[in-house]
Amino acid sequence: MFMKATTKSGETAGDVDSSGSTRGRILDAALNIFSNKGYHATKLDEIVESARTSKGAIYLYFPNKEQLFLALVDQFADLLERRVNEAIEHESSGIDRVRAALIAVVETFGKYRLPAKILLVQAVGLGSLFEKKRRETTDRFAGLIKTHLDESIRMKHIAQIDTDVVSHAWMGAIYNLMIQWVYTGEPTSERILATLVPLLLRSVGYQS
Amino acid sequence: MFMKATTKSGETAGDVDSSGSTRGRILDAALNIFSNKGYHATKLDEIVESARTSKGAIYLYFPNKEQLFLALVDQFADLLERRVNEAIEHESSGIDRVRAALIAVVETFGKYRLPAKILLVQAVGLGSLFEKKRRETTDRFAGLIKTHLDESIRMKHIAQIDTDVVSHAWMGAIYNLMIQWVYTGEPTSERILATLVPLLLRSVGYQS
DNA sequence: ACACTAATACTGACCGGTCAGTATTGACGC
DNA sequence: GCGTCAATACTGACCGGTCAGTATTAGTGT
Repeated sequence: MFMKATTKSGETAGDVDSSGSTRGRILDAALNIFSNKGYHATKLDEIVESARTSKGAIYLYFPNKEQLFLALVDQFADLLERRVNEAIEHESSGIDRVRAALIAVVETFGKYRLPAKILLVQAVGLGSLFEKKRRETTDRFAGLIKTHLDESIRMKHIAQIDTDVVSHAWMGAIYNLMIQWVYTGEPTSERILATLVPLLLRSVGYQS
Repeated sequence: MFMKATTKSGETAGDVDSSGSTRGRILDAALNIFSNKGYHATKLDEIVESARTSKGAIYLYFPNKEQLFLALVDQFADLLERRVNEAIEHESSGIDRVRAALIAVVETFGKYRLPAKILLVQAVGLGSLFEKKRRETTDRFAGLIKTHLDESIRMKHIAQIDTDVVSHAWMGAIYNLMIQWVYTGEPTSERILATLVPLLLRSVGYQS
């Protein structure tokens, strides 16, 4: 999962695997177990076992369980944002950017099932500290969508509309389908893309 | 919160308050605290204190903490389903039923903030047992929407479309806006209704 | 290339607080 | 004087976090 790491520093780099290093093995194991069992049901000893390391080593690299978990959330949120921005750069006009962003999000979720599950499912319903982080992340993307929707309106690609509501509605639609897919493998990523993107664009009155 | 209870039996009745009875006070306190702090952060002793009762009393009415929590989830899911069905009964044709269902869902969430938060937020990311229940509930409503969408297609109110994807996308859109609203109070219920309902209908190619 | 030292990486037994769940006792009606 | 409901006191498993110690690697002088 993820690609090859080059930097050492990157707490929140996004693309770490480094299964070689202890730190990498810990993150890897944590990703697997947290994403399956959730935060509370995951015992540090399980991560220790799966990462073939020791409890002490975990506390060498992370201040506590909470921060280990949040490192995974940040890592993926950063990756996701990077992908979306890359996709957007290649498009110039308003509505094309919106479409490119949508596709990038769906594809990135699709490519990284486990971190997606952590962000979308396991980070929900934990305490207020986690909730803050989750909302931060969600708002980051909702804001991103809103920006490009607003631009599309200015460019008269689509009609005037309450973009606060629309952006959160879109986020929810995407999230929920990805959650569904993370659990059941259905509908497939392609089927989602084929239906969802036109659906969302149509919802703001844009016809392909 | 909720209305007056009449039946005694109803584990999953939906509309219990019964602040008078011990059992009612327990449910009431549990609703408040679970919805604010989440499942794990809520201590039974807090519920005891808030309900002005005793630990023994809780275990008299509920087998364990888990079931107490699930009782709240079921209670609200049942209420929600009842509201939607009532709303649908009064409409005859396909797309009108879809619209009525949407409105009913948003209004019910809007009316019952705390149970909504339990269902939408606090029941997520807990163990597999909770997850099963949550998916059950979600699928129940997605299925309901799908049914009426399919009917609308048969009646040629809207064009052919992948209703599996659409129904889950709609669920997600509604959920996410309600979550947003539950936390921040914004956007208001009316603003959501005014934008969301046309948005969703437009997404399947239906023009008011 | 080898000995010695120092820093760094890692280990895992253990501690201590927490909290779901239970046992016991009490109150009140009938 | 028994059944039902409730209050209080208590138990003990569980698990996040600690830390004294060990292994490993890097650095330096000869």
